[in-house]
Amino acid sequence: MESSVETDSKGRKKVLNACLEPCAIEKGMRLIGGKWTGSIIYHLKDGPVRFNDLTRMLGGASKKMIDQRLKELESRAMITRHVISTRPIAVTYELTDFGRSALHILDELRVWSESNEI
Amino acid sequence: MESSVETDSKGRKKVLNACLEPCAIEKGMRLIGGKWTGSIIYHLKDGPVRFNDLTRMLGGASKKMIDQRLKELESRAMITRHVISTRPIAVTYELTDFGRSALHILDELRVWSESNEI
DNA sequence: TCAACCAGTCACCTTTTTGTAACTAGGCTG
DNA sequence: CAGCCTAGTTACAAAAAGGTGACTGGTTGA
Repeated sequence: MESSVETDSKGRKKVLNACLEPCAIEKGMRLIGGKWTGSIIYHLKDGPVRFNDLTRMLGGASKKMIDQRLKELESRAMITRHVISTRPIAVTYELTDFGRSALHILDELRVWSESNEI
Repeated sequence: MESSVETDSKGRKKVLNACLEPCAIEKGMRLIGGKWTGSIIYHLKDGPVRFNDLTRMLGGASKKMIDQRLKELESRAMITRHVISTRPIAVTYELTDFGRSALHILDELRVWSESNEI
């Protein structure tokens, strides 16, 4: 991330440590920056939540979106999916330690964002 | 953000404080979560940087992308644009106080992201 | 029996985003 | 003169993302 630009004697520019494709910030953003991803993680902070309860909490997001995000998060080992009963099928989603490790960033983001309101 | 779900006596579910369209985390993400947006802010942390130097530092991003993001950031008053000379036209971009206030979040994101590598 | 619940899934369409490469127009260097 | 520098802009195409509403198949409660 410590990229810098140098000009040689002939006026040609060169970059040291250019940020190729995904530098750390981009990578991080791709983990928690997707639409609704942060919100989902944040809503799981107090314990397991069921699928439809999530869809109700995130009023603006469709089931499809939430389903997609949950799958992404699960594939990255940020949440786990538990089937707690088949008959009337019931499922909960819960943060893993890794997922939980992102919470403090999201919380700062929330505080910052709230302080920017009029 | 403190949404919760309650079940009434008839088994009907209701949400209190549903997160409609953009809750704080979503809003925040839309400010700094765009592709390359965080990286650009982060690269401005040490002072003004010129347009083409930015494009060199962010190897993976096209001029068009950077141009677009810079305009967004400027319109949100997170950065300012300064023309420092017309003849061989030269421009620099600099963080405003508001833009600077996002840096600590990005830095935590970076640290977190780096610690997730193998 | 009607309606609501569970957790998803599906196809379809529209919108947005992203990348590519070429181009502006003047100036400097070898 | 060829080729790099400055800061962008433009048009075009391709790809990804997002929203909609219906549907599964079974359960539970009034």
